[in-house]
Amino acid sequence: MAPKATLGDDLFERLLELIYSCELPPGAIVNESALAARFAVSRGPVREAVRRLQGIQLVSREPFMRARVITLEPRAVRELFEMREALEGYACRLAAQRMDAAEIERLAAGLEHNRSRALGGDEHQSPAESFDFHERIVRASGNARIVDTLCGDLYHLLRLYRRWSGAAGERRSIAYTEHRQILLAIRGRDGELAESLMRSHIARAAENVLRNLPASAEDAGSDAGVSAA
Amino acid sequence: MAPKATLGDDLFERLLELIYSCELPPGAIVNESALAARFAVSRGPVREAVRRLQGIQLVSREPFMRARVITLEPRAVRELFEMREALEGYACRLAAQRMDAAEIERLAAGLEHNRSRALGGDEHQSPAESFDFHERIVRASGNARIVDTLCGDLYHLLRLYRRWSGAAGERRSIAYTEHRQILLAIRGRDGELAESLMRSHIARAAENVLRNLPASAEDAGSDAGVSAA
DNA sequence: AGGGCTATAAGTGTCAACAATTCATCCCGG
DNA sequence: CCGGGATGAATTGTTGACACTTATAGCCCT
Repeated sequence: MAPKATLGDDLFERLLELIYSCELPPGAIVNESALAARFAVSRGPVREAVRRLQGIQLVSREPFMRARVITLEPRAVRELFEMREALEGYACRLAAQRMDAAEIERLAAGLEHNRSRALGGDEHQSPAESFDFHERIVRASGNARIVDTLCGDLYHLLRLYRRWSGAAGERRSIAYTEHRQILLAIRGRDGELAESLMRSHIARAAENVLRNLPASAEDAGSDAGVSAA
Repeated sequence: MAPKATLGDDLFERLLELIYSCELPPGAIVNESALAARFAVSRGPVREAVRRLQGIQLVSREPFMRARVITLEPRAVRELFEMREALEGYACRLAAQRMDAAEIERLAAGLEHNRSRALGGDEHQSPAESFDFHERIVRASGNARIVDTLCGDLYHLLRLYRRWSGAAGERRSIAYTEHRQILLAIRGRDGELAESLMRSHIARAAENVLRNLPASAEDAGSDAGVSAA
């Protein structure tokens, strides 16, 4: 139905999936030739896809060196969440100023819908739906550049960190409360408050993720990493 | 002295310079073959460099379409400055918390040095040095991800907009005052104030740039662009 | 036995040709 | 005179081979 995409674009998605599924675990070396053979394409498209991964900093890059999937260093996690605080906070402020009433009500409906479903059975669906709330607000900011940066780059990383550290779930009911406060601030058109709440919300999530980290040497500086798999 | 860089990396810098010098003006089509012939390399490295330009959104990208240098649309300018407000504001807050005393004094010295030099002759050197102040603060934030996003991506765009719109210079003395206020907030370790001041500073700069725009159809939506050169 | 050097192997960077797609032109019909 | 469709040219996407760099393994020397 959509044969317009190029091979490189497809490969990008597939490599992303490979990383998500931990078939390419953190720290794994990304071999262009091997991947080319695996997907039955030439090295050109693979190279292009890998370069895009490197562009959003999912794999390391040094000129002639072998590329590796990034690892879960506390410093990187901290930096990611700080950037989210800055960007999503501001996006939330913009959304509070710019969303129209109908949009706000759709957001509220989605939030309540997810809550009622969460009170039921589906436990593991939750993180994706938490994303949904954040993503809707970001997209409502009316700033395509911020949207692209968050949804196109940072959220990939965030999903990875969530999956790798296995940290998610127990914060769900708390998250609902915080989400609801944010929604109320948006509904009241209080951009200042909405930004502040979103920042706190993300900061708490960061603490939660950082707590469940393997080696919690936050400010160690030099990295003594994952050598033995 | 540094022959370790690959051709693709060199080409990236050179294409950047080509865009800065308006040899590739806004809206110009970026022809891989032509550039390859011009720089006496194959299309591979050129392709890679162009893809990197596309990655930071300096040239447009659609699968089989010809790539074009982006144009100076008011919407994009607004979005760029909004993102700067979010990111640099937060970076400024972090810097206020994390810079050590010696670093702050170096920043102050640089600011005064530029001022005294600005009071002298060199008029056109000023914008680069204004960047210097901002860039120092950003780098002092201690967040490599934010630093890369701002200094690696957004600042390229910012320089372009400045050059294309020709807007710079008359705000210099005002900028000094605002820079000085920011410095004082940092020295007082008031992250909240520093962020607020930085945001206002950038917002004012945005207004200044948007004022000097050719067609000021801010929320026009559809673009009627530069067809005749 | 351990450290440093060399040779081999593996992997990345680059190139030139081929295939697929889009853009420009021209012709035709209305 | 204008719009639509086919044709040819220009441009991008893809491929496989070659050149260069880095990593691995083995060897010699101390």
